[in-house]
Amino acid sequence: MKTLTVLEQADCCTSICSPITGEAISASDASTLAARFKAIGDPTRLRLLSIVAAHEGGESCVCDLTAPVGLSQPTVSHHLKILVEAGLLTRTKRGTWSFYALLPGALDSLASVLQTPA
Amino acid sequence: MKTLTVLEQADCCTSICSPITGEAISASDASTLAARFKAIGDPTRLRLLSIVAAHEGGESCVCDLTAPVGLSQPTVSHHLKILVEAGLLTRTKRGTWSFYALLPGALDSLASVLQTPA
DNA sequence: TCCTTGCATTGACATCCATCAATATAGCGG
DNA sequence: CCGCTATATTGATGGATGTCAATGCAAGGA
Repeated sequence: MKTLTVLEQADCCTSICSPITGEAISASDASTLAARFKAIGDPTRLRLLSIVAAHEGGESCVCDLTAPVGLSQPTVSHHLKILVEAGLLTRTKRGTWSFYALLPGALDSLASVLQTPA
Repeated sequence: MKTLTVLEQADCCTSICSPITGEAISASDASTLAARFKAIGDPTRLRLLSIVAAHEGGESCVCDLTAPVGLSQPTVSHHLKILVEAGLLTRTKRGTWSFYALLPGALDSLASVLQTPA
């Protein structure tokens, strides 16, 4: 039996979309959702996400991100990896550079979970 | 100089509302937001939030919450305290019971931060 | 006044996490 | 082939976190 990763769940559109306030969610849904909220539950990762999204062309390489957040390159790479594994960022290698960009719809999917039905 | 708590920021409507994808957010805004996402970045707390919201009357006491999440009463009280301090739940004491309810608008405020402008 | 009930707090413990220095890897230019 | 650059990985470490047992505390009933 194959175990789906968070990323695969994200782009096969089987992610949870209905608001958590409508009906009590299951334990497994809670784990899936909590993992994503945990990824953005860190100031550095939230800033990285914001900087990448606001950057020209919607993508940034690691060397553009270390200075704004004021952390070492390994630490920034570590946070970016977490965001990719959470299904929020994509990584594209071009030459020696790694470009990170928002995974379209990922944040909106999380937003819809938090919105109250009415 | 008075330091605002997360709860006060929440109901005085000075909380961050503009999407993080529009412009790169500041370090302090990132800390404020990350603290709230961190609060819902735990499966148990996400379930508690959902159960409280879905419960009849929109509120629940601790004794109604321990069984559904399958954890000890001190642990549940601990998580509820974190959710209150994050400005997501309110606590009302009536007799020996403590009733927890969603703080209106709190989750929607977080949702608006994640939504892409267009 | 005593006992019971519901909840909060404390203390302890195992685990997880953010961070950095050091090192490894991979691509490119000379 | 040799360095240089950009990034990823490893190992270590201090601090944060989730959990429970034990205890404290307040309200209500006998």
